[in-house]
Amino acid sequence: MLDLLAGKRRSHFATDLNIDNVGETVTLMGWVHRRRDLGGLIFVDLRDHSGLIQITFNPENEKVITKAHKLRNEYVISVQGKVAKKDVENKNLKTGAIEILAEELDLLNVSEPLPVQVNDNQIADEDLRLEYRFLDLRRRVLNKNIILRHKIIWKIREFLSTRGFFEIETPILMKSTPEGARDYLVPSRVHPGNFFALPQSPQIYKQLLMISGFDKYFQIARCFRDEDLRADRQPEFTQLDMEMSFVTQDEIFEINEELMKYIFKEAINLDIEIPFKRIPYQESMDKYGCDKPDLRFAMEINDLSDILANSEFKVFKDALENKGSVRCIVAPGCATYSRKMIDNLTDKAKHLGAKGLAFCKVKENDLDAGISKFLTDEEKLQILAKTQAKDGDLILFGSDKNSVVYKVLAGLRNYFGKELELYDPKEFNFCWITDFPMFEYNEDAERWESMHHMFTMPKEEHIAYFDNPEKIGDIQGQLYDLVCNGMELSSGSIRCHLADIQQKIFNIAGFDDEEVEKRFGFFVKALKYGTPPHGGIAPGIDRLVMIMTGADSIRDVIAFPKTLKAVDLMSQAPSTVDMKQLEELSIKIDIKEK
RNA sequence: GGGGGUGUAGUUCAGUUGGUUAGAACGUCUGCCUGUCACGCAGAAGGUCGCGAGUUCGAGUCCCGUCACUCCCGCCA
Repeated sequence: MLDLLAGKRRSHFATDLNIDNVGETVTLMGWVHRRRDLGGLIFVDLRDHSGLIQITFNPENEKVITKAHKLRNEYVISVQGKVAKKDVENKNLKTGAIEILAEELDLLNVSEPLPVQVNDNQIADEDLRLEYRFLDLRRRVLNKNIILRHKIIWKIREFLSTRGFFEIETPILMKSTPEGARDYLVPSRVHPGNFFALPQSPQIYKQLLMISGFDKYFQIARCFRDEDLRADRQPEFTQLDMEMSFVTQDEIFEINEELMKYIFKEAINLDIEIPFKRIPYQESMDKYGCDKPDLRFAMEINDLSDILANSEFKVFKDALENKGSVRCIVAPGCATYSRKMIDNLTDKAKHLGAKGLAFCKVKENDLDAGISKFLTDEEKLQILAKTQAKDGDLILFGSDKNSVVYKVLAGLRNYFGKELELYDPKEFNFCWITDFPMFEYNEDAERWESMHHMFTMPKEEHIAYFDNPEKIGDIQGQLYDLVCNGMELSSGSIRCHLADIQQKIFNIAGFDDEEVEKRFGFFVKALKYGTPPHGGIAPGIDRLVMIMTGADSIRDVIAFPKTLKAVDLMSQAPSTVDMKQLEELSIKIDIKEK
């Protein structure tokens, strides 16, 4: 019943054809996207990866029409026929002005009835679609995302290759050097009890390549982190990993700005403006409450700590006495919010770590409702002057230790940006966040931790601070993040190429000399053999594709993603393995009861 | 590890205050139909209401537990 290809060749993809091809005989191959059987005439929308085109089967061609009657959704066919102009154009289709009058039909394969529909807007639950990912990927949206992803990677390779970068592969099986995220481990059969780790990033290897003198390196690198997932986080993900020798921070900014401009133009034909805005970390925290601000809208945070320094309102007073602050954002036109809606905001604030949410409404150039009765006239005047709030606005206060205030107000700011449609969703607004502190004090563990990673060069003027325990928190690194629309796209730094400073960084981050030797000995050794100054960055490919496609979920830009519990629903990985495999690896399973 | 949401036909969903035989649309199957384009018309099949236990004369609906997916916090560059 099925036909074989028998040497037939596809002459065109569906959307290769247009009105200029009328009269030509063509051969198309693809899937039955939809059929319309009128009894005599049969129409089939044939789909290949390029799109759709209508095939018309005429009853006069007996051999073909008999076969065409048997066609069902997602059957695989080859059609030879003449391109013809349609009387009435279908404006919904790129090829809507033409159709193929079928002369020959080969049924190359059949399909069982579908568990999820390919040709409909009725999109199934994601778990079912993930189980049948091969079908889900036939859907236009996902198909386009994956193809755009290819195009972005292609253009990255093109751009960097013409700029003197070498693409070099680094090991997937490497030494476990746990810092930051948990490693995925791979047992060694040859060395029982020993493990490789999958790379969290090629960080150390790319620095070694700089020491080896390759000067400019890049890699489309798969990275692995065994941490919990999010809508924009998968356990394995892809970075454009790059590193350059003898560079300054500005040179890295410039080449990345040009790269972004190039791929936006080439991949989606969009002109983006460069250079990008540069915002020091502290300024970003003060204005936006976070280090990945969405700059498509203003709504800046105001620090009211000075104005309210003598406030009698207990919540503010407590915060200020405990080295915290009082800050606010102004939600334009939201004074009409009902009690219930404000309660809703309060819940959001609590979810972000606040104890509550103080608010005021602006009415007749005065502060009204909420906590206004706890404010003096002078305080009200100064708040209005500082915030520039207008009648009808809603002022929301955060008061606590700084980390909480930042987090709460940043969360509310992002909520309002979206809720009040304060920005154009099609806009791309990039910025660099710079001047990050090197170390962050972990109060629970009572020790310093590196804020980004440990291989960063401090600002040259801060090197002296290493010898002063009081100044550790003031050391800024030559660190930078690239942020777009509130999403962290990449993170990088000028690396520490001086062995003695690297040793000090390890020590402050809590590694004694012995531990450093055990974990990073090979790297520290390499640093001592003529390491050039170098630096780099690693833009996340998945997030870049998300931003360019407008996808809400990282799963929509990865061909075969995992669920939030890090499971591949299609293959059912991870899975148990045979005892024999475990024995070869000298591994025993010991699952603790809950 | 913690909090929120969802789970009913192959799929997307509705299902009132706990009440007789659980519905619709799409899909599938059968028949009719020569210009449709989300074709149309007529008909049919299709259900462990996620799973388990409980309250009740009676549970899709209420209680408890559990599982899966999802969003967020913790975690994570």
